Amino acid sequence: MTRTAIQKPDYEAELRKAGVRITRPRRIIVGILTDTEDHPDALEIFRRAVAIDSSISLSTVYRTMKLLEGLGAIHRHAFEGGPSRFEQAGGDHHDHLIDIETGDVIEFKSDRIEQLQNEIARSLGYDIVHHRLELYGRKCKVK
Amino acid sequence: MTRTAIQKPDYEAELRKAGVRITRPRRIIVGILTDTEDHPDALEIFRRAVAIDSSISLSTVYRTMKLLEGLGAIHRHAFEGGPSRFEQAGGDHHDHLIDIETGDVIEFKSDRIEQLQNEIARSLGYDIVHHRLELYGRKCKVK
DNA sequence: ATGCAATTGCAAATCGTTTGCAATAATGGC
DNA sequence: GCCATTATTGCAAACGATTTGCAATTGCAT
Repeated sequence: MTRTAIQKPDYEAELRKAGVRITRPRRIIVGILTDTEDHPDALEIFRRAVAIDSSISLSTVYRTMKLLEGLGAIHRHAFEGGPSRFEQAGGDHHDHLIDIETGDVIEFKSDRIEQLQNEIARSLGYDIVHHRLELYGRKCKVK
Repeated sequence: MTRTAIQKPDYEAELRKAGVRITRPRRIIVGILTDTEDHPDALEIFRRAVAIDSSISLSTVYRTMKLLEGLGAIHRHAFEGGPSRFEQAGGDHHDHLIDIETGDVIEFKSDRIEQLQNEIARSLGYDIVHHRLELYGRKCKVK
């Protein structure tokens, strides 16, 4: 278990702070995000939302994700192949290991790697704005 | 300069070995790849190809890239936002630093990071099949 | 040269995502 | 609480990157 999620973000407060309206679709969507442990894509969020209110549209899911992303309330990950998958922001920074068999995402963190990345960028004359480190692998037999 | 390109791959030989036909479009496309130092996308390769033979189609560029990728002759990179960009395989493994201002790609390599990645994956019970490490940054003023 | 299968160009289809628009609903002022 | 105004919605159509079906063309072994 590398779960980092501890404090559930108060999305409604963030929305209010951003000066946007708290609508029924938004309430439902952030409700789903709040108690999500995995990294669902827009379609999956849409499915869960429709189960609550069948009138919600996929467009609204996309729009809401973009809004929340803009507020920094969620992170978007474009793992290989598939559609974007989302994760609540707020936990501390981490990278991802993707199980290529199941699509499962495992979070991990390595200060050492971060540090090396910074050294490398600096030696090339760059400041890192952000980075992407994804390991794609499969469960190994031998423990 | 972190250019690793030394030995130009003989794409035609690779195609022949793969038992596929050496057609005029393919000859032109691999010709372009052969003397390419950057990481062009399909459209850019198409443009360069059309300059040589205006009858070449974008579909053929895509088909050829997929073919070469399947042969392991080129690598495909899906950097943030944009379309896939290609690079000849054959040089030794490296990761990428993308200049978010210009789109320029700088190659780098860190055995230390690779090693740490393996340790992390292993500790999580996984074997790494492949990975993706991309640094997105901008040139820094202070040297 | 000849024939057949591989390959092409084109247009239409696909996938994930975004957008224009008219209809609807959330909020601030009363 | 009611209204007006304005943001937000659902829908369908547009989107960009890439893939595909198909009939026409081409490479290549004979």
